[in-house]
Amino acid sequence: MAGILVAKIALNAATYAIDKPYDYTVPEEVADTLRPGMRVVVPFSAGNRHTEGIVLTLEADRPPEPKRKRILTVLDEEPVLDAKALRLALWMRERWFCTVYDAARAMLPAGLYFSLQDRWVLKEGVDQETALAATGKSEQGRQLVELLFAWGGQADVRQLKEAFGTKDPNPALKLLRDKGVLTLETSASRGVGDKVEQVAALAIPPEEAMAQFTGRRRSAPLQYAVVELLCSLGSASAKELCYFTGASSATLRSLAKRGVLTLEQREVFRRVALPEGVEAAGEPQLNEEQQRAYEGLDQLVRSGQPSAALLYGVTGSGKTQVYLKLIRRVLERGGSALVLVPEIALTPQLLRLFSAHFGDQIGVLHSSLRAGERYDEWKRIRTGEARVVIGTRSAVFAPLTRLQLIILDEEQEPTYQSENVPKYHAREVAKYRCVQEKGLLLLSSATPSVESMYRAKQGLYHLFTLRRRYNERPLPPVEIVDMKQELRSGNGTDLSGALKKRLTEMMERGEQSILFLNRRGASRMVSCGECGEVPTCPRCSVYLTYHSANGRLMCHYCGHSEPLPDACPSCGGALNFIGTGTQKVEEELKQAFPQREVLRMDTDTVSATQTHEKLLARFEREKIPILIGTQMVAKGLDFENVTLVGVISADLSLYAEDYRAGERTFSLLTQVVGRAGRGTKGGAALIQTFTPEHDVIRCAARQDYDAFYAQEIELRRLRGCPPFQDLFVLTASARSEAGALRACMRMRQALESWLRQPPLEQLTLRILGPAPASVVKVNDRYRYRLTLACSNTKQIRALVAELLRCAQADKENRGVSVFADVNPLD
DNA sequence: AGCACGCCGACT
DNA sequence: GTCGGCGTGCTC
Repeated sequence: MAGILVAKIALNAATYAIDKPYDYTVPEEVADTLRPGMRVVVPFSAGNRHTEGIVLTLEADRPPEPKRKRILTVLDEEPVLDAKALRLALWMRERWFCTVYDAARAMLPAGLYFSLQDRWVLKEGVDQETALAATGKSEQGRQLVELLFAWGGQADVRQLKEAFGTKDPNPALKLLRDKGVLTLETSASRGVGDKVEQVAALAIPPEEAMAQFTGRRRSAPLQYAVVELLCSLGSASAKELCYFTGASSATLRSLAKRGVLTLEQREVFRRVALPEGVEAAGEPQLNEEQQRAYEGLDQLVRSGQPSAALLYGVTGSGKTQVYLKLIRRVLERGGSALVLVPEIALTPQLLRLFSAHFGDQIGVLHSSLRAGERYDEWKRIRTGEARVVIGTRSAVFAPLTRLQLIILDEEQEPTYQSENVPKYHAREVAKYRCVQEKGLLLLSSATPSVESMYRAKQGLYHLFTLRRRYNERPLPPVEIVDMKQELRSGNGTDLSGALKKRLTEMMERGEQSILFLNRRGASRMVSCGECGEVPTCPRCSVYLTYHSANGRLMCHYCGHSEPLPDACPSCGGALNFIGTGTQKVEEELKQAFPQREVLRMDTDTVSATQTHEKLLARFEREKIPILIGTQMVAKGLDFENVTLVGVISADLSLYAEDYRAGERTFSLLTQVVGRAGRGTKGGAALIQTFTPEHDVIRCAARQDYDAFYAQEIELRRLRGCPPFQDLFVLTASARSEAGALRACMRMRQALESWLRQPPLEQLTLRILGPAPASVVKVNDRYRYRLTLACSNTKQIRALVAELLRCAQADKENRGVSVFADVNPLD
């Protein structure tokens, strides 16, 4: 007899402060089938609310503990995470201050997710009178019974809470459960992934709908706006409808209730269709330099020892050829390989190339796959059918077996760092996996992150360099234009005289140009010409930005939107746009070159209908003279006819309060300048800046990474930034500003007192703050933070973890939540 | 976080 | 007496 088993389980309901493996009794019926890595439903906390968990280990119940709670349901037929993956989840908790369950969730495809729904159900054969009798005199009990009978004998927990408003339905529910009138049931339905969209379609003929609503234009303006828009479109995504009309989902629901429209879930994204009929490619041909790199790297893979290398290759040096050959060898030896890219949408050529070399053996994983397809790809990978995985950040968790090689292409890209909990960095996860699997981690870039280059120079990573451009084409001449000078000579626009002159020449020759605006989001603010007031978000401490697509002012933090007012709300003055956006530059270009067409590519013009691929195809086909865009135009574009590349404002990203600002700017400018003159016609680049003497800009203009690195690494050393020290940012958020600030101050005090005595008095640690977060208020919560700069060791991580637990337990911190980030992006 | 328990004042 | 407010402490 095996005896009773006890499972140690990581729970979804546990917050960071109380996260640990919880023990549950394994029911005998499932003792044979349950294994670590399976998900289960268990009762948790005093209310025994049902929560999901993942089994970490199973062991004999010694000594027996009869009153322990039992597992309610087993959700999986086989483990979704293997032993290595579970260890990775535990490591992630330690490294990024998340719960084990948070980590596990990040590792699994969203399509695999269950959404648990708790429902209270009347027991069979109970009639209303007996139920009422069981409630005694309780008013809530009566209300509850009436509701349940009205709703057909069952109600889900959220429905009940809503119906009860401020009152608590729980006591009455517990009473009725104990009297045997009700039971709590949990249904686990496959969660629809977040890439599902609600689509609204008109349910009645447009004429009829308009007839119904014309009279209601005044009384129900939002409903009217929705109906009007739907009449012209027929159907549209709910999100878009709300975006364009300012309606909320409640408006749509009430229209659905009236029978005017139907709402249904539809998956919006398609799988990246692998190019069909691609000819199978043969062994890649390498030049001498590539061959040397390949041989060195292949030897590292074959060593069967964990290793890491940096492949530093200038743009156009053919890093991809090296990847392909390495992966071929890995496959021949029966291993598997993982290739991470910053953004899948920007790499169609790479996908084509990989499918030419590896055909059906490739698997693609990224966030815009449909939930089902993502799940299918995940299964194909797990079964070993797909042995080469190409994907974005989260693909770093791909369940490959016999993993011998992980490649991070453009390893310096910030997209490798997750913005949501857990805020892991794919590079670090990849490093961990390579150690686990005894494989090679290959970081690759034309402009490596300062951290990675430093480690390479320290000898922690093997360094391979590709300096030759494959066609040996010289770098384009780069001109730096001083915009201060322009301003002094009376030109207040974003287009310098030099740029206009170049554009004119270029167009006369029938060639094309790409203009790059170094600014995230390309947003515009509005200010009053009279009183200078700028509209702000009512819930967050940020200015609202104007979106031309829907004519509304929107908050980028909480999504609040309002129509653009006709005049300044406080003084009635005229409103003007401020700041530089792609739209403004587009208008200026149209003014300067009235007969020429300008194509704009930014988040506004790239939408569901206009993918950036389509836009780019149009740019190439129709030879539109000027393409203006943000980040998107910086990557991997290769057009024969583009002979001029211009950077409108090189310095905008330099002023970010982030130690990575220099690196980001350098990398972006280098990529953009590298775009010029890819074809046989040669070309030129032009950089407009207000700080022409800035070293980062001068280095980028010369494409001189080595000089940039030498400069930047000293700066980092001086400032105590990565790679020398990591920044642990503790953020306190609360409804009251004083509360958030106080929590930070108390953390600082606690920390200082710990640092005065053993064993921590030797620790070198700088404490910065408390300081307000870059956006102090988000969604009506104030955020303050404390930054610790220190080398990233187990000891300091344990200290941060302890600090978080203390802050959460601190009675003074009522209503305050505290979390920690490592080297956060903002 | 979320939930129950327990203590206190207000109202039938 | 009961209902509902909020402070306190725990979650296998």
